[in-house]
Amino acid sequence: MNVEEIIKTSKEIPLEPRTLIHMQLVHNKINETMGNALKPFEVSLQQFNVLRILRGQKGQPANLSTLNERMVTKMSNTTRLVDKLLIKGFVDRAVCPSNRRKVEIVITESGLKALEQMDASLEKAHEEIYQNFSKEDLKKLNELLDKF
Amino acid sequence: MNVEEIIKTSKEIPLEPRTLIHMQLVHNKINETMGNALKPFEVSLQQFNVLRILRGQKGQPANLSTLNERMVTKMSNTTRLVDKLLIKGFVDRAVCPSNRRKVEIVITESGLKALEQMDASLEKAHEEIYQNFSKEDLKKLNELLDKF
DNA sequence: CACATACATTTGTATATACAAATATTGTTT
DNA sequence: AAACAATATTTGTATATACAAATGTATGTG
Repeated sequence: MNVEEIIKTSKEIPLEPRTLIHMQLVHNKINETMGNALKPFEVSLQQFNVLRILRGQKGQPANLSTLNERMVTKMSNTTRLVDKLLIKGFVDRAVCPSNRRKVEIVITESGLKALEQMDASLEKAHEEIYQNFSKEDLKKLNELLDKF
Repeated sequence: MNVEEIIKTSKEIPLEPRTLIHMQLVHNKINETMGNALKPFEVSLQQFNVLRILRGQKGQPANLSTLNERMVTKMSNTTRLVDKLLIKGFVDRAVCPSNRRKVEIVITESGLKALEQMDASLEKAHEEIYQNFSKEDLKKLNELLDKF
């Protein structure tokens, strides 16, 4: 990826702003690749993330605040996000009997099956995204990202 | 930044998906910091980006497709983005006399002045964002990002 | 037990963005 | 010149997201 080429500029950009632009460009690219991988299933990255969290619960229901807490990108509106998964039949929602303020959200069988297919599709996306990376590169990148 | 802590998970995540999550988390953080730096001026990051491009034109007008080409995050709707800068008085817009399909957009004096202040604010944001980074770290990070 | 407070979610509303279709202008072909 | 295609922008519309207010439920205090 060549930053200057992508944003069609000839002049040299100082390292600090250049890194931010670079991060943004990479983010755009990753988002597009992942979005495309999920397109066949008609779920957004956020929805996919919620499904993954629910699978991690191993049958235990999660409520909205737990979901929000564990989401990679925190949302102000997890209710409507779950609504969409409900419509697709990927999750079930019920009022928590012990505390009726809460809702219990679980992933359905259909959701688990769809998620498996998504995983396969995402695996391919990974290959595409990381084609130029060695294991060492990835480790080093993670170390550097930790500094943020 | 500790990925596992932020998304409140105890289990180990494989390096490939972990890096993507890491990138997303860093992106969120950068966005928030930059957004806050720009908040006093009531411009979005995208709008700021357009102002910067226009300043780079050194008085020469830019049309919408040029702007879109040079934007870090390509938008489907640059018209409405420019609308908002117009309302704030940061840019002027006129029909191109030589080709009336095009519009000529230039940054105003007021826009340039505001942009200077934004630069100062962004400079502080950089300090905040990069506090744990050495020059070497930044160079290495840019090298790794190039692999995407 | 009435009251205030805290909690968890939902709803309303404004703004942002994506995508496609519409409009206007220019260039090209016959 | 009329017809058609290409270009540049604008508009309509659907969807996404952010933020604040509203709703319903639970808990603690006098």
